[in-house]
Parts: sequence; C-alpha cells; structure tokens
Amino acid sequence: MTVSKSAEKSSEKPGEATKGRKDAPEGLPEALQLGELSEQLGYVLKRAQLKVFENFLRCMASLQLTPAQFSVLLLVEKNPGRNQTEIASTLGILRPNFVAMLDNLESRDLCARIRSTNDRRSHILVLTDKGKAVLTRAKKLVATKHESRLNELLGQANRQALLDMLSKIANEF
Amino acid sequence: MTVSKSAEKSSEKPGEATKGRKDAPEGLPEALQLGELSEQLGYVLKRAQLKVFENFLRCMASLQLTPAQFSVLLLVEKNPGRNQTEIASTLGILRPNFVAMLDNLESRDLCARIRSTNDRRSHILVLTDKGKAVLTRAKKLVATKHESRLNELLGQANRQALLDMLSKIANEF
DNA sequence: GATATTTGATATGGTCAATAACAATTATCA
DNA sequence: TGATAATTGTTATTGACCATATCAAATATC
Repeated sequence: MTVSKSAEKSSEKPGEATKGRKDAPEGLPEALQLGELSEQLGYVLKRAQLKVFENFLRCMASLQLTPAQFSVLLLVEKNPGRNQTEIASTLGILRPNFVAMLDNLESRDLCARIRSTNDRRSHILVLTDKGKAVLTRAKKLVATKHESRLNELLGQANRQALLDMLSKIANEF
Repeated sequence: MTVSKSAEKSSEKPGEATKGRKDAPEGLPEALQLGELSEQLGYVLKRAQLKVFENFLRCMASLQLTPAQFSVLLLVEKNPGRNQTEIASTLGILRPNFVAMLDNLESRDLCARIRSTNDRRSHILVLTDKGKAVLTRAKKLVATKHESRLNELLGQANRQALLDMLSKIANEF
C-alpha cells in the first residue's frame, strides 16, 4: 500500500503536467482521486499506523523512547525475571535483532541483563530504578498526550471498539 | 511497539529460566502477560497491520503484487495522465524511491512511462493492457480472499466503522 | 536572457527484519 | 555416564524500506 513516513513537505502543485485535461477551469490544482484505495484495509491501516507512531515519537521526544523500546520496558516491568528470548519472541522481535536493542537500553541504564543462576546461558531482564522511573513518566506522557487524542477523536466507546477490532484482526486474521 | 513479521516458528517453551517462580504448579508453560501493552493503540495497530499485509501477500502470491505495487496500479488507473511526482507523493512515496518501483512495474509490462508533450521533464504514467488485466484480477483476489475476511471477522457494519475510524486517525491524528 | 524551480534519476546512509552460524551451556537418552 | 542434540545470547550479513543530497534536463520566473 505504500505510505511512507515522509514529512510531506511537498508544496502541493499538481495539474501542470495535464494542463487543460478534461476542460478543467484552468489554474485549479486538481487533487488526485484515491478511488478504491480509501476502502482498502491495508492502505488505511498503514497510514493510520504511521500517523500514530509519528505522534508517539513526538510525545516521547523528551524521554527519547521509540514505540519498540516502550513496549520492551512495559513487558519487562510486567514480566520480571524473564530472559531475552521470552521477551523478544512475545514482542515479535527476532533474538538477533533484540541484542542491539537491549544494548541501547542497558547503556542508558534503563534495564539490565542478569545471568540466570538456574540456566547460565540466559540473561534475566529487569528494569533498573532509572528504568522504572522513566517508564512511569513515559506512561503518563502516553496517557496524557497520546492515547488521550484517541478519545478526543473517536470518543471513549469507539476507542475501545477500535482496539477490540484491531486485536481481533491481529489475533485471528 | 516492535512487532516484526517473523514466522513465529519458536517452539513456545518459556518458564524454565524462572522455575518455581511464584509457586507455579511446575511444568506449566507460563505465558507472558501483555499487560497494558494490549491497550496501547500503536502496538495493536502495528500487529494488525502486519497481519493484514501478510495476508495480502498470500492472496496475491499468484500475481506477485505487494501492497505498495497494488496501490500504485490502483492510483494510476484512477488517475491516468499523472506524472511520477504526483502519483508518488499521493502515496507518500518519495520520488527517489519511486523510481525503482516503477522500473519494476514497467519491466513487467504492467505500466509505462510516457514523456509528456506538455512538459518534457515529466513522465506520464499509464497502465498497459496487461497492467489493466492484472489489476482486474488483483481486485477480484483482494475482494474475494482478502477484504472478505474482514466481513467474516467483524461483520459488514463493523468493517465500515473500522475503516472510517482508521481514516479519521490517518487524516486527523 | 539570467536565475530559480521542477522532474526524474543516481548515489548513499540509516533503520529494521531475516537468516546462518558460533561458543557456551544445558537437555536428552542410549 | 557420556555422546549427541537443543537452547541462549551473540555476531555477521543480507535485503527491504525510508530519507537526504545532488545532478542534468527542462521549464518557470522576472
């Protein structure tokens, strides 16, 4: 479906290349017709997702947390004592790609790897005190500046209906 | 929020590293708690989007069309006579990245670049006969195998409500 | 007519997803 | 018990996208 994250700085000047096409009143910047595209689930889903992530990043700018990093912190907090493989696979992250991500979070002292005494192959993941504090602030920012916009936009009831439908798609499609 | 397209081949064996934690009945593969994650808009949105794209690719396997390619064909069909910049920017694709994409579609004889006589800088985009035929088949596949699953899953009314909410997010968030 | 802008294109760098392979450790089981 | 298989974290590497700078040709502007 295509939809990139570009900042859309383009100065919106269509129409020249087809001057006079279909006897247009001349000078009117004819907008493209999306047509069936606006009814395509994937297209609309992708555009919405990009907008949401974009907004998330803005809201979290002060904490420098990406959606992925936020999800890791949330999951580690909710499931203390789990190892890298468990956390990663739950989030759909492949183990190799999770390494650099953890390196980042650990270097910022947000979480820590602890060698398990039960299985010395694995690293138990825990949040540091700073990690807990940052996550607390992050949750507030998300609730206040991010998720709140959904309620403004859709209303509480519709917001929940949307999340339920998306979950259903994510789990059963 | 993280969520990759991995095939999820992992054999689901958590629990060992925290044997005996919280007096578990021993041997039960304790699943991780998603917690607040399942209420995060971005997380659910991303997971749903990945599932939908995945399904789209399966449905279009016989035509070898990606979501992005399908959206280009749809838009070119609906807006014949537009140039690369117009089509690309409408889809949120940056012009440099659109070149290779068009090279691909053109090499498969699905669309063609035509030098505009009005403005010899620009390339007018049109679907070839083969492109039109392929798009027609693609639409049928999408309607039959892809979008239809949404109705099965949500019902017609909810499906439309979902699309409306996603469009609203995409446009107003 | 000189200068600026636009269009398609190339080159390039960054991020993210995916696979293969490896050492250390643990599990399996003959 | 001991040989073999499997698992964990890791590295290396590849490919798909996204983004920026830059360029030549063509056009617009003044």
